[in-house]
Order: sequence, then C-alpha cells, then structure tokens
Amino acid sequence: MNRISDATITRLSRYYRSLVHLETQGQEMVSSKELAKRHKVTPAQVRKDLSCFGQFGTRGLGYSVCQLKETIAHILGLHRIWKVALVGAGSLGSALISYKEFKRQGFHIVAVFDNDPHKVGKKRRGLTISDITKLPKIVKELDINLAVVAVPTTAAQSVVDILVKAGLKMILNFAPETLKTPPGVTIRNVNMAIELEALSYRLVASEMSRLDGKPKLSSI
Amino acid sequence: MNRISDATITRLSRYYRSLVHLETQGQEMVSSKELAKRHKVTPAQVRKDLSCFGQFGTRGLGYSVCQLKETIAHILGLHRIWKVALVGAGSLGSALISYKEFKRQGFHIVAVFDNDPHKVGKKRRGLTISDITKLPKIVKELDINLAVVAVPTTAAQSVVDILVKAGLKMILNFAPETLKTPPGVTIRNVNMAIELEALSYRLVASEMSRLDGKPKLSSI
DNA sequence: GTCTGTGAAGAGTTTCACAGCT
DNA sequence: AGCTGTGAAACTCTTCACAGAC
Repeated sequence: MNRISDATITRLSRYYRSLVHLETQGQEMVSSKELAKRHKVTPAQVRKDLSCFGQFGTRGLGYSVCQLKETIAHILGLHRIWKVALVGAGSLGSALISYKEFKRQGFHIVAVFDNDPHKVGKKRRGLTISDITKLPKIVKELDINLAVVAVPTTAAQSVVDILVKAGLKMILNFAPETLKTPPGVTIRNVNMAIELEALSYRLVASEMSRLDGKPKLSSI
Repeated sequence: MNRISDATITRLSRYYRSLVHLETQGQEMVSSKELAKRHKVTPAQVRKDLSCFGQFGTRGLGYSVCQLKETIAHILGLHRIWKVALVGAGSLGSALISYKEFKRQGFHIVAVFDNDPHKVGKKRRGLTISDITKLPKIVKELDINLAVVAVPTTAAQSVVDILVKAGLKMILNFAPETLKTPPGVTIRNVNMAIELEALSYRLVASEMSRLDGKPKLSSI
C-alpha cells in the first residue's frame, strides 16, 4: 500500500458529505460520474481515490451509497470518538466550542486551556477553562487524542512545544505561522488570513489583466 | 508568464510573515536557505517561488529583508485595503469580526449580513447586522471586493448564489461543502472539519501500523 | 567562498483509455 | 449499454545541480 496523499483524504471527506446527503434523499446507488460532478473533479479521480482502499463498486451499476458512506467513515475513523483538547479560549476558541460539525463527526472537545488568569476557572458551554500548565496531567487523565491551537501567533509555538511534550501527536493549528514540530508529530494548519491573501492575489491579477491584455511583470 | 500555482501563493504569504518578523528583529539580509528552514521547504523551492515574479536577490548575499517584504506585499495586494462582506453573524462570524489578523493584512469587514430577524439590527463590534436581502445594494454602495461565508452548511449554497448575483467574484467559504459557482468566480474553502478528518485518518493509520507491522487492507 | 537564478531531472498527481464485469 | 478498476500517458510540482554574480 502506497502512502495515501493528503489530497485524496481531503476528497474522501468531501465525498462522505455528499453520500450522507444522498442517503437522506433516499438514493441507493451513485456513479463516479455523479460524485465527480458534485465536487468539480473527474470521474477517474473519484475511482482512483476509492481504489486506494479497495474495490467498492459494481461495474455497470456504480457504488452503493450506504455502503460507500460507511466504508469512508471507517477509513477516516469517523466511527470513533476522538477526544480533543482546545488551547485558547478567545473569540475563535469559543466559536470552535460551539461548532457543531466537530461533534457531529466524532470530535469531542473535552478540555479547554488558556493562560489568562481572568479566563481560567470560567466556563464555556459547560467546560471549565483550565490553566495551560495543567495540560500534561489532564491529557493523560482524559486520554486525549488531538489538540486544537487557537491562540495568538506569538503564543503558538510555545503552546505546540507544550503539546508535544505532553505526548500529543496530532495538532490542528489556527495561528498563521509555520510551527516547528519533531518528526512523528503531524500538524495541520487552518489559515484564514492566508486564504484571503490568495484571493487578494487573484483580485490584483484579474485587475491587471483587465487593464492591459498581458500581465506586466515590470509593474510588480 | 505561466499561471502561478496556489501552492506558490500560499508559500509567499508564509514567507511574508517571516520577513515581517525578521524586519522587527533588525535583520537586513536573508538567504533562501534561512527562509526555507523556517518553512520546512527546500531553498530551491523558495528561489523558484520568488523567481516566478522576477529577480529580487543578490548572488552571494541573499535577499534584502525589507525589499523582499515590500515586493511580496505588492504581489499579494497587501498594500491595498480590501472591503469584505461577512455573511453569517453566528459564533464563527462574530469570531471573524474580532480576528485582528484580517485587518492587519488590509481586509476590512465593512458589512455583516444574516437572515435571522433576531440578529438583524443588532451590533457586532460597531457593525450593524443587515438583512441578507439588502446585500446587493450594500455591496454596490460600499464597493465591496470580497465576501466571507460563515453560515450553516444548509444555507451556504443559497448565500453563494446571492453573492454571485450581486457581482462578487471572490468568496471565502467556511461551510464544509463543495459549492457551485459560475466560471469567473473564485471560491476558497476553509474547512476545519475536513482538516480534523485528515488528522483522524492519520491517527487510525498510525494505530494500525503500530498493531501489526504492515497495514492490513482487509481490515478496512 | 557564498548565494541566486534556472534548465533539466525526478517525484507525485491527475487524466486517459480501455479491458472486463453486470 | 453502462460503469468500475487500473496501467500508461500527460501534466504539475519539487528538487537537483551548476553557471554566473558578489
């Protein structure tokens, strides 16, 4: 088995959402063509993605919506409950606690940390905010699997160091910074500012090409 | 000029942050090697990324921190003020309003929309929430450049349709769904649930390989 | 010696195209 | 006929390696 690419995993997550939707619509079979259309990819891409994990379809008919949904859920570990530690109880952190999609997919925030003495001890949606120094102990006690970092950029690296020391291997980072992690620790970044900057670049590029046929290098 | 890849643009955003940091540290020159190390890429990658836009370095010396920072800001359109419409005044939307990184990079949220009559008319950080039906008018009046969609999945497609009709060409979507847009409209997705699912997959995979040397296909 | 800029090679990902099953 | 599964081809992105500048 080759290593599966991140792109494939991301697409599986997306297919999964379509399958859930199709199942509620009562549709029993779905073709790679139909799934592809919903996700702006080619039918061959859908089939390749799935073929990384086995053969789930029936030639001439397509895939069983229900079976494929369950299979993907299994692959992605969505049947399991993952315990999540949230670090940072600011406005973003608080929003994440209320984000229902997390719980729906089996990601349960079971502990919240901050280093602000004004916040420690307060509650957010039934969870008491703990001091960040208590993190290693609580991670062990509650058997936490992954961490979400929602702190200001300046604090992000030191938080990640604490998480790594506490033995966590999977981190979702919301700070717009590339963070250092030792091998064996996987970090994924959600980066709102960087996404906006990509849009900004396209806006500038589209304005330039509107102004004068060819984009001008010299004008940069 | 070839089309620049999204990956390159994303890395430029990251380099930019490092350059800002280095400038505050008083560092005058930086090599591709040093930038690369900070971002877990190869020095060749850094040089290739920059060479898409011109020649900014000095052989033997590296790049001027200040100049390169300004150049990237220019490429990404960060010198400009972009006017942003936010749709969805729930907990995520409210968090985005307070997210300082946006404003720092020149993305100013100038209007907030929702369809909930309980929210319309209320204020969030000095901005009055408008009814979504007023969006086309306000987008014209304020000359808004891009939109951020922070509404529940079920509402996302209809919101995007409204935005497209109002003439917006650039959309940042937080709903975990692939949305349909006509050609000429660029949509980027920030997808927290999907990122967590990628981590979940790696967790499952790492557990499996720990249990029994080779990953077993049949166990899926 | 140090470091950039870049063509060429290499690696990885996507698409094509068709055999094979229903 | 319709659709999957997959090797091969095409394409894209990354790394190598070295000429050329300081």
